[in-house]
Amino acid sequence: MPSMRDVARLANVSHQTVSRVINEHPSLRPETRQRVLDAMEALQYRPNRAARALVTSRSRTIGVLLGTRGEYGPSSSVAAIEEAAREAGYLVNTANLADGSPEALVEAVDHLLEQAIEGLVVIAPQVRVFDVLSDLRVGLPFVSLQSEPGELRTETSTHQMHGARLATEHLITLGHREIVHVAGAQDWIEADSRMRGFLDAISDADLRTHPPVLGDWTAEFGYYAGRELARRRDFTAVFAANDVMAIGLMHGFRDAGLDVPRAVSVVGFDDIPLAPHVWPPLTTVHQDFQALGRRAVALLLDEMHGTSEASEHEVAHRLVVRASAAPPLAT
Amino acid sequence: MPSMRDVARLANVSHQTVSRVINEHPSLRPETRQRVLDAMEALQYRPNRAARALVTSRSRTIGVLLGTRGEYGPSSSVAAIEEAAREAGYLVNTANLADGSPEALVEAVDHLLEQAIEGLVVIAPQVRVFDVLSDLRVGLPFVSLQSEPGELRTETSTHQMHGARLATEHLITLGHREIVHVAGAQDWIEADSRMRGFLDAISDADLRTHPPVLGDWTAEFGYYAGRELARRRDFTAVFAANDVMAIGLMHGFRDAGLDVPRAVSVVGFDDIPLAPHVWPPLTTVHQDFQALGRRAVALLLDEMHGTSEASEHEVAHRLVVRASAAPPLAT
DNA sequence: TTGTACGCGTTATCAC
DNA sequence: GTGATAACGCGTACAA
Repeated sequence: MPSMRDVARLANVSHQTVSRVINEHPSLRPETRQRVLDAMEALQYRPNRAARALVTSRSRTIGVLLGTRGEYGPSSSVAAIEEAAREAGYLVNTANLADGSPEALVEAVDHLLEQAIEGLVVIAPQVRVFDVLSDLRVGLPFVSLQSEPGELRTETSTHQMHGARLATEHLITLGHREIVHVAGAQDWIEADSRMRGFLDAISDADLRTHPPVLGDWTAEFGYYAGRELARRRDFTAVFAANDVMAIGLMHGFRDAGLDVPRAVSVVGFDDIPLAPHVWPPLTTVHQDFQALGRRAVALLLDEMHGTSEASEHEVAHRLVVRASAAPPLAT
Repeated sequence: MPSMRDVARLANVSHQTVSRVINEHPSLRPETRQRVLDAMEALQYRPNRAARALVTSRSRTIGVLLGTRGEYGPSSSVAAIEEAAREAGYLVNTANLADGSPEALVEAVDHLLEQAIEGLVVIAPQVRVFDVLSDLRVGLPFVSLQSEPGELRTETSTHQMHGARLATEHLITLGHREIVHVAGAQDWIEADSRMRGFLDAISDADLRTHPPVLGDWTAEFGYYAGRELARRRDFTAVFAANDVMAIGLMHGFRDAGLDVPRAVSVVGFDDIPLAPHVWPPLTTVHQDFQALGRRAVALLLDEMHGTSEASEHEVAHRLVVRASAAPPLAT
């Protein structure tokens, strides 16, 4: 591995000049600059991150805490986060929670802290992470993937609530008056926001409030919830907090002899790539996960650099109407 | 940020002794060891990765190159890779390809190389990555997620072929004689292996070989392939290289008026969590993505440390029979 | 068993 | 505009 000194020698300058070239120092004769560039090219020189991190005491690394494995939304966002971070000169380190235990959470956060991350994006149970971070007494800038500029972390995202409203109001507009919500995993800010959005829409429409079913984001849960709900039949529509649960739900209904959307309407959330392809095609709320990821990075960078300009980061939710929700049967 | 010297001062030892404690040096009086440990605890000391990397000139980082966004398999594997790497004292840096372009590939590899990765796990178009790596003249140990111990990277994985055989033979056993394969994206080792496994099974059974449809892993492609194939109707079953395409395919058939599995049988590959929940439930080949990820790390570590013990890394594929494949209609 | 000196590759500071 | 020198925090070699 060639170092700065090797480049310097080849270019007949001091290693300091090489450093200046790398860091785009203004006062540099173009000629020497070019000579250094050539030498770097010739030697296939790559700056040593470790040395730089050591001397600047900045890791230029941001951490991402993942709470679910293999799901479409989070992993798409992570890809976008990586891209955005890379553009901003940052490296991304992700840590996946091994399971739902508090120990796993501590371990994951610890792992990230060991990388000397300068900021954290949380895509995981929000409140617990917050607790762990304050327990560890680390004053680390951090954002949730779903947080909005200006919102405190303890608040629930207005955007998410809006999306949930869209879904719920769609069902109401179709004529449904008995609507159940199957919520996401507890302690997730998204789950909470969507539930609130749902409840607000219900109460605004003066409808009866069915107690939400507290889920866990998985298709399995959706399936069992569907079978369970099918026994009650005191509702005509369900709003599930994500598409995966919605699909499980439809399966459960089907197994219980309930036809979707004739007997029950279902609306999901996320608009995963499979949503249009399942049967019946899933009506859902589209989220732009890439945009969410990019925005999370922008927000975090703002927070890290103190420049809370709260640049206009709009990520719109959009209702996507497909076949899984229809007007209730006239009774 | 406290350093070794701070810990040393508090424990009344030299910073060297602290280093020894951290690296679990054998010759250390338990008493001093404990004193140091206490001091570390008291100061909330964390070793500085950068400094360590600098002096040892080892980054203890492995790279992961991702070629698809948000898919279940890859992202589950990455989680497992991270876990396994962490256990082995390694950090994982992932790089997602921005798009399918060669530039994106070069950029991603470059990004990883900048992190001074010591090894690479490839979950992306295999051949092209290999080309880029040799162009860059980096003698970097690397494995593909799907590679088997002992297999060269240019070979196609026998395990994958086996899985594809399982799927194809299942269809043959059901009585199908005209079977089409919808392959994965070109240049992916998995796509190649599955196609070969399919072709082998077909030729072993002395069936007519339909030219495979070259796909791209996406549900969208599956859908259009389904509509297109529906016009031909010179087959009674399809083996899709992954579940997502299989689900798109079923949608396409449905739209074209072809009932699955009555008119056409479909078998997928992966056993994604939604596979049992779609309609009809998808017959598929189960892959243990977590195990694949763990094995990739084990293999890579072997290669990096030269200890090619090729420890027994078995990851079995398993056919999961569900409703999407049935015997062909008697004609 | 423990301590001292040195260097890893870079940036910051101050000369020239 | 460019160069010398001193850190940064840690591990290795050697000395005690």
